[in-house]
Amino acid sequence: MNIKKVAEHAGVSTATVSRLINKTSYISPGTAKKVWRAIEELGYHPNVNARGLASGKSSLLGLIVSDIVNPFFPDLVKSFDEAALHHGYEIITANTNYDETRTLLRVRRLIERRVDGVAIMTSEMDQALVDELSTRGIPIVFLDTGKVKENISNIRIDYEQGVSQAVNHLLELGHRRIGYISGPLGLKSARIRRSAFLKFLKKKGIIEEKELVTIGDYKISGGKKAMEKLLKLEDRPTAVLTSNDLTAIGAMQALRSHGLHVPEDVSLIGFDDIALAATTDPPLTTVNVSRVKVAECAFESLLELIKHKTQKGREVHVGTHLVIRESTAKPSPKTRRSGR
Amino acid sequence: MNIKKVAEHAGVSTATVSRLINKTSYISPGTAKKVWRAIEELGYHPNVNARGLASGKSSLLGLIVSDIVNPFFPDLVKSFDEAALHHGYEIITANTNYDETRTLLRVRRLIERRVDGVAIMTSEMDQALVDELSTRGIPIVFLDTGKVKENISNIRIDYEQGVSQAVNHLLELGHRRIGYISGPLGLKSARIRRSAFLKFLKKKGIIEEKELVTIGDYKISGGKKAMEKLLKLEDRPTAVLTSNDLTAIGAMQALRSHGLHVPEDVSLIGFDDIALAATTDPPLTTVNVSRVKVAECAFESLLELIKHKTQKGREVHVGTHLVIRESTAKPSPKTRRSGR
DNA sequence: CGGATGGGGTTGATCGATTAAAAACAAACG
DNA sequence: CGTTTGTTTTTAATCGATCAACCCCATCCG
Repeated sequence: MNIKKVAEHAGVSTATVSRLINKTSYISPGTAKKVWRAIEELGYHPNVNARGLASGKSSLLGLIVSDIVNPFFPDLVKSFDEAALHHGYEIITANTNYDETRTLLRVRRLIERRVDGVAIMTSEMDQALVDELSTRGIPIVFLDTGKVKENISNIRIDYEQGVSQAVNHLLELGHRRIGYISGPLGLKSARIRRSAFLKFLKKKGIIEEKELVTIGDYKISGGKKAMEKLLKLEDRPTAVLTSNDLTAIGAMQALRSHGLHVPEDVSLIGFDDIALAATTDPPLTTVNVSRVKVAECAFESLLELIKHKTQKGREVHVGTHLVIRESTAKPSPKTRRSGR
Repeated sequence: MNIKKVAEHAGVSTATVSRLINKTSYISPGTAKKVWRAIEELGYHPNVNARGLASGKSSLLGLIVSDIVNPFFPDLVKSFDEAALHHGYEIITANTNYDETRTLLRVRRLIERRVDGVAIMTSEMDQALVDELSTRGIPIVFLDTGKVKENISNIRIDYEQGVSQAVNHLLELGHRRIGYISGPLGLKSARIRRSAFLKFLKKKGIIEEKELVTIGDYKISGGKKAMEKLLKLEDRPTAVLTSNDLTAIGAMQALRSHGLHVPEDVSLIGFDDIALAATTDPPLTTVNVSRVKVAECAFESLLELIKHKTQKGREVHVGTHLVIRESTAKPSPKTRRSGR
């Protein structure tokens, strides 16, 4: 079943069929009806390979994520996929697992597939690889870590805003000793978030205390360990901000297993607002970063670059807002105690 | 950069280059070296569209899942993707969101893309759609719900085994009143699991009590609500088995908010063994269903069908095992009390 | 009436591979 | 030396679309 048969069946040329399908020029209503009928009757679906070969377009997009198991990403993938679906694109999701070799392989494969664009939703991406895409004129959209230039756009999550919302909330409640659990510092995204935190503290005139800033791994287990470290401090924090919700959940568990209560003993704020955050006990106060918005912006930006090639990209800014649930409260002085 | 240039550069014909790349026939070592050199020097990557058009193969697989946000699926996607990567396939993940219209659209798109095979990892799939794939000779592998025939294989998770392991564990601990929280009964997978539970109870000579079998939604919120219903019973269960881990987590929260302790007051068993299950408080006893194994079996089976077309599919059986953590214990009679 | 205009179609080259069939070459044999 | 046989390589048709260039025909205008 191909375009030729449809053309014959409808008594027109293949060009007419092609132009009807692609709406690339006006076709008289009579002819159009005939052709649609033929398409219907034969159950014709255009061959994407042939189309791709002839037009140089694949209607495929690459979506590179670092860890699809991290709950942040499925949401992202879902929304991106949905947006793509509506615009006739299919996406190939490439999971890098934070592994460079794998990333290399995957990007090469995407190039071979002639993807029309790539969304790079991981902070770990080799510049050389980006160049490989760039020199082939493949549009790219980054999350957080891209420099805007020709064929490259960037979605910037406003961590400064998120951190300030979170910390302000804690300050208003009366907290002064605020701990922080970062992601693994090998990851750019973790460094960005952490430095946003430190910067904001400085701005508010709070002296940075190194011991209050610990390192997790973006996962529950890391949050647990980091929290335990914080609990060993002589003068421990009355509130802790974490770099993502999983970390906060881990921290919450550590607190519970030490017989401490959230938020009475320690206030806790997460980051991202994954679905799980609303269902913890107590429900987690967290900084919402809308994956839907991020995904949609990423897709829109990418689409724009694809439509008008050789155009300078743009930076899109995605704001945050604080979702106050029940893991934050005023510090109660009596729970303050020495660690010895 | 195309095969022609490479051929010229190496001083051979395009056919030779093609056959070298695809290893479809023997090439003399001398020629081979020349050609590889040319490929290297020119940085040549074959055009997948052209290749697909000429060969009728796309090296693309479709992976249809119902809800990528459900933690069971990212694991599955990840492992499947990995297996595919090693064998030179790329996958298009299609999220159906339990929506028929969407599913229809997605499957059609996969057909247009000329995918070499499809893994259907959702229980909700219209037979007509399956036929559309079948008549085109596209191999399919199902999870749980497929009938094996030409070009169709099926991966069967052994729910009977899982349920028996879980229930036996509870019986051994001394439980007799065992509650169950199912998934939404609109989903085939939920019905399968539930009937496995009921069947096993009968086998063990325990009278089914309708009030002990409630309905959740595979999510935390549904588990919570269902558990609350169970807690209102006059003679409430001393143990509850749930249809998946999220449901169990919801149930755990409901228990906690009623001041009840797990496992002292009520024992709880989940199903699936998602990563989260190990980190709840207390850690959740659950039936492990290896997503890695499921994904690998699915891929292997699909690959086999693809390699030897028109071959009868096979049914692969994936076992389960009970992971005993801390959410199960002997029932303590004193916590038994009327609900009034 | 003859030429310009433009809507509606068709023709045929082209995209970059694969792959039968043919050809070229080499070795073996009577 | 001519013929087989076997191995390696080339020729050229083919896959199924897209799209620039061209054609046809009706209409309009001076």
